[in-house]
Amino acid sequence: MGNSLQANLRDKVRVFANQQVWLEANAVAQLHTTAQLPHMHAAVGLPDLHAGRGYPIGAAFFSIGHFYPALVGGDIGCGMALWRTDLKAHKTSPAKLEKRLGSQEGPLPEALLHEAQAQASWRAVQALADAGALPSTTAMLEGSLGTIGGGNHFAELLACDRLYPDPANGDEGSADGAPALALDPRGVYLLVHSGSRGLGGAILREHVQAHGHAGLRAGSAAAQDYLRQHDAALAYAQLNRACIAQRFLRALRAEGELLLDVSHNHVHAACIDGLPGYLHRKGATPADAGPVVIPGSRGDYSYVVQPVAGRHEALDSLAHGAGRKWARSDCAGRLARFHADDLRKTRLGSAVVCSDKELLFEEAPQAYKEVDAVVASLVEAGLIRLLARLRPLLTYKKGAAPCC
DNA sequence: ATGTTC
Repeated sequence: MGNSLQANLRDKVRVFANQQVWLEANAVAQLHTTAQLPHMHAAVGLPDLHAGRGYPIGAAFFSIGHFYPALVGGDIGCGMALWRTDLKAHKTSPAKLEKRLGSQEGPLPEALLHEAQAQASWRAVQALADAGALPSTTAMLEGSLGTIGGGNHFAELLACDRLYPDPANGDEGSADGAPALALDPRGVYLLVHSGSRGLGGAILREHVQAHGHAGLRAGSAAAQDYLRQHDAALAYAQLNRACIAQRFLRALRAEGELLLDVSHNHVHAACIDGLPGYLHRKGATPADAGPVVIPGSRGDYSYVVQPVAGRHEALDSLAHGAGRKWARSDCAGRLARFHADDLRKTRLGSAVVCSDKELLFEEAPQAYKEVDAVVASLVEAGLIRLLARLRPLLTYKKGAAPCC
């Protein structure tokens, strides 16, 4: 108590990963380089740490007095939403789900768009866009709403593979008072990973044009302008995930209930060890927002986990997934022995819908770390407790870009 | 990441 933040953390930079986790030297180098930025007080690498464009992904950074929009990057508000559907795993199959789902490309069906536009979050974002305070127009925001996007974004249907016993002996809630998630062992779940689509990228682009990669001084006009846009991108990204879920549920003729929605790309004012500053999460899932999902690759399990209360040494952050092992550009070569159709089924028996062949290879399970080692690292560090293991049934990725 | 881009 009363020690300085850096004394408490022992070092400015900490990495939470056990011996089983693949850590690329370049990613660790990026973590240290980023930790050297002025005003930066602490940096944490989570076990999904991997190299990005200058800044590492799977990392959290705490700065004081200034913060860094460029570090948050372009996909402001990207995150995971988990829905419980009323489908039963034993009554469906990957093939049945694929058939019912059909194509989910293109803009949101009009009825769902109107529903979304009735939401308070939409009205707030639209008001900013109409006032010229966002780099995207309302029409652009409408056009992207309810679309998954590319890269590592996906919507996935999963079965509950395993529930872990509660050490607190099964009573409601967990040790830190967070409400227990009502997970049905026979249920089918819908996991949506997407973000703010074009909006976040446009915010970053405009910001970098004006300020480069320098930090913004807290409280300055530029900082306030950025945070207003950033918060709009967070709201838009969350609404986008809800819209994706709604269109999937509609296609599946299923009802759904939102269990959690958590962003892993953002910057927030935060107090760490009593010091006020800014917490940047760059592909890092909050450990202070209740239960979260740590998804594996499309051919691996995903875990629902409960962050352990009172453990702040990882800057209140967790891995946001398995983390890449291979660069996207290496995947086609390394997986040359596979045909595209080989990659449309997985070792866990799930189906993959993805008409973009390049993306099919870039996002192959082989390109990702083993999620078990990532999750084990967090358990061993005392940061999480496992609630459930989910098994993929069907992973839906972006279709091919419309051609000609 | 991307109403991408040379």
